[in-house]
Amino acid sequence: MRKSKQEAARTRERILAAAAQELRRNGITTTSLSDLMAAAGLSHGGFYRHFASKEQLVAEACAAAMDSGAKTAVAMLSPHRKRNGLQAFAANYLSADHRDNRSGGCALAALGSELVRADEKTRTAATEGLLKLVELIAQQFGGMSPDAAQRRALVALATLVGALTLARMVTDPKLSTALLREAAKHVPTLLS
Amino acid sequence: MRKSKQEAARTRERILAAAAQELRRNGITTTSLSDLMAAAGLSHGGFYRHFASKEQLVAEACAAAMDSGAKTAVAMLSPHRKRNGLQAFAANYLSADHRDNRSGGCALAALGSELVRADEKTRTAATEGLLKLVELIAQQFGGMSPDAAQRRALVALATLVGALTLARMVTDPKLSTALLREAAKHVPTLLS
DNA sequence: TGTACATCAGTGAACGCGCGTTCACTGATGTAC
DNA sequence: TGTACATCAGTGAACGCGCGTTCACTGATGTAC
Repeated sequence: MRKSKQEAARTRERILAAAAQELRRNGITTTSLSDLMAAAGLSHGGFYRHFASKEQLVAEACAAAMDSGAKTAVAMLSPHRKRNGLQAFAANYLSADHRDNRSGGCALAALGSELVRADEKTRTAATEGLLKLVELIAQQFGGMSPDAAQRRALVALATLVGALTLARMVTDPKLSTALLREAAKHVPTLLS
Repeated sequence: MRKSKQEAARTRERILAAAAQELRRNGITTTSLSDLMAAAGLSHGGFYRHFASKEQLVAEACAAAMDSGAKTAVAMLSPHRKRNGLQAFAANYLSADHRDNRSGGCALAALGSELVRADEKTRTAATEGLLKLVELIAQQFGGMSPDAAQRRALVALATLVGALTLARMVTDPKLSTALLREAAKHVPTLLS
């Protein structure tokens, strides 16, 4: 039954990728190791060949989810310039698609209040991912000092995360749409 | 051992108040009925004399927490006028005190990503509380139509909730403070 | 290069534990006459 | 108004269940000579 080192490494990545998706979809405490391993196509017993604990997996999966979020941000922001880039990013971040598809989306919004109570390593991973996003957004702000740009980017990110979270929470579809629309209109105006 | 109807009603309120606090502090899924009943000074067995299920308690506690949040908002906004009122509310909402004391604070920020996955009744309670807050904030916006005021208030609330959540999540104290400060500076400018 | 042995990825059963919920029991409260 | 009985708030033990974690086992992979 033993697998080659290469194959084992691939299995580990598979578990991590499945966890990054399942945790964003179902939440940290609500998702069991059995769920995660099943999502990766494995039985739950083999988990501890790859990770020391659920906590460790959560921390690594959170880091992976933040990385993929940063990658998406780079893709949205790079081909555009100034206002258009931020506008495109905000529209994408606050799309109905992102709202309705948590598993592939932003971990800050998907896990927000749970991350507040998560262990140190997970929160550190979230913090580093957040700083990366802030940096990418800040690059869109021309004509001001890097510090001023970072400060505005903090506000932009807070608005994005807050609006997406509330839009997902609310039971009224029109209110949900309005939250997304108004925040998406407002965030690009932070450039001025 | 039977208690009078009056005393029983008071017990119910005590459980509800304890739940509203404990849930905001520890999260919905992470808090057990034993925790809640202990916080109310009771043994866990008596719970079902007052509530049909944990879900029902969560929904009622969420409604209670949102109500108390609205009451705080009224207190902050009423004695002030226009810009000053929103400024005072934002400063209070984004204070270090509110960040560090979840149990008495805003349920939207304390439970955000968990509310997304909560049952219908809980999400409805959250939605109604959110609308009440939006209405209160919108009243601060003079010189524009009620609809326009509501749209701006949606953005204001999203920024407040997002900034508070991120400020609680982040492991770097300076970054946390910066998130609070920048959002608190920005939200009142939505009046213009 | 071939052989003998150690390693270990993955399986599936099992562990103790705490969860939400139920229940028998108690005795004070409420109610019917 | 007093009495007899039903009700039910609260206790603490118990229920089944799913959780995170451990373990014996398997057989293919890795390694030492």
